[in-house]
Amino acid sequence: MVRRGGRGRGAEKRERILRAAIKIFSHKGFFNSKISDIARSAGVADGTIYLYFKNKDDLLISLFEEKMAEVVADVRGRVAAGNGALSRLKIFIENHMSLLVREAGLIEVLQVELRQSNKFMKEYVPVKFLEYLDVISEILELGKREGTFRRDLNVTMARRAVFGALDEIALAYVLSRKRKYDPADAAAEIYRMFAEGLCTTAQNREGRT
Amino acid sequence: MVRRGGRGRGAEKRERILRAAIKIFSHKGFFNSKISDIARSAGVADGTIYLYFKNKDDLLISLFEEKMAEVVADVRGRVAAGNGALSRLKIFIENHMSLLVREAGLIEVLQVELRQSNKFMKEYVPVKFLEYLDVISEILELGKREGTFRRDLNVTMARRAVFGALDEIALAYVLSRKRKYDPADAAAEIYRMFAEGLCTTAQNREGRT
DNA sequence: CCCTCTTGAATGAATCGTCATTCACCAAGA
DNA sequence: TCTTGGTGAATGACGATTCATTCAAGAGGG
Repeated sequence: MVRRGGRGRGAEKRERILRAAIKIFSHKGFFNSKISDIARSAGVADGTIYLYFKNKDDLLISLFEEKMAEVVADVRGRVAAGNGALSRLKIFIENHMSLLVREAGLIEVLQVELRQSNKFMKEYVPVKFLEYLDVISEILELGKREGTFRRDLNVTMARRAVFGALDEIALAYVLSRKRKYDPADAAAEIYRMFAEGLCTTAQNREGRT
Repeated sequence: MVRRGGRGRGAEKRERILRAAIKIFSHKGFFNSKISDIARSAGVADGTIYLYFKNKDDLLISLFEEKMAEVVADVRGRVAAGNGALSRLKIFIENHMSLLVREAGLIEVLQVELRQSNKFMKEYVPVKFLEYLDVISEILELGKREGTFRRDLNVTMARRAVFGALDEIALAYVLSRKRKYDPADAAAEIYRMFAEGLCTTAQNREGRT
């Protein structure tokens, strides 16, 4: 007997479906994707998907939560290796941009569908996504304690700003077929922008308005 | 005779439809919105919408382009009043956040639907949105010429970062029913983040890795 | 060791709603 | 009367979800 929840063959099939969903959703978008597309790509029957997921929405949300959980666990490990807030921030940014290559499909789905789901599925709280933001918060808090970051830095705001900048640049990368720049270079640029700001050294002390 | 293109009564009806579309799309999202919802809200028949727009996609895209054109023209005027890049950047940021109040519906539609359309309607190039980004570019270029901003600042990257930060913070504002913060305060915070960076003064000269 | 029998996963064709879009028809102004 | 914008019911497609049926594999009795 095959159990669907555990580690058995059922789990492997579930995983196949999730991977297929990422592929199809990232190519055509959630609303333009047919369950039958996903089923075909996963090599299962349409009905089989409903043995593992309640419905199409549930498939999308499971995908978000389960894949983001992996990403969060992974980045937490990497970030912990950095010493000091600046080093950790750098690692976080580099990791996010490298996800563009390692997990292109997942990132694409998140970029376009997460906002939709977040806004229109009233019951859905993107737990794992918020945890991802928490990783940024922790870095910023550390920096404040260390004295690296301004004491009056608004962390709730700043973490959104950091994520937003990363996300928008990642989006531009994904959308431009020509791949104008290298994600690693982009990461370095973004890091500098936040660490140093936009201004020259001279301006930094007088630029306040 | 009523001409649909020009300034006549036709234009007024078209405008009503666009406004209704913003309202409905922002509430329920593009794919969950029915043409009949929009028609009812605009006080016209379903078929009338097809006299003014080719189809549902065209309605969304017209909405993007026409409303963004207004926003771009408006912000260009405001920004021009600032003297110096920092002042202009501040104005741009403040204006964007104030749109959250003035044009809430439009901003919400842009936030969730623009990415979709941009990615999945292959023919669609978001001309007016790119112009909005250009306004940021111009400010950044000015700053470089002035010597306010770093000469090695990558403008293509930085403009995305600025927009991304604004957009993400605006999104958080829209999604949080409780309205935790004031858009004007948020604007000030974002401005500082870009002008000064995250670091304290002391760290600013050694924070490079 | 072989032959039922039972169980439940997997299948995929049929169902049932849901809209976007169309178009035959109406009314009001010229 | 003729023109044209406007109407909204009817159409046609599409696609998520269901469910009657199939099938494989273990259980157990002889």
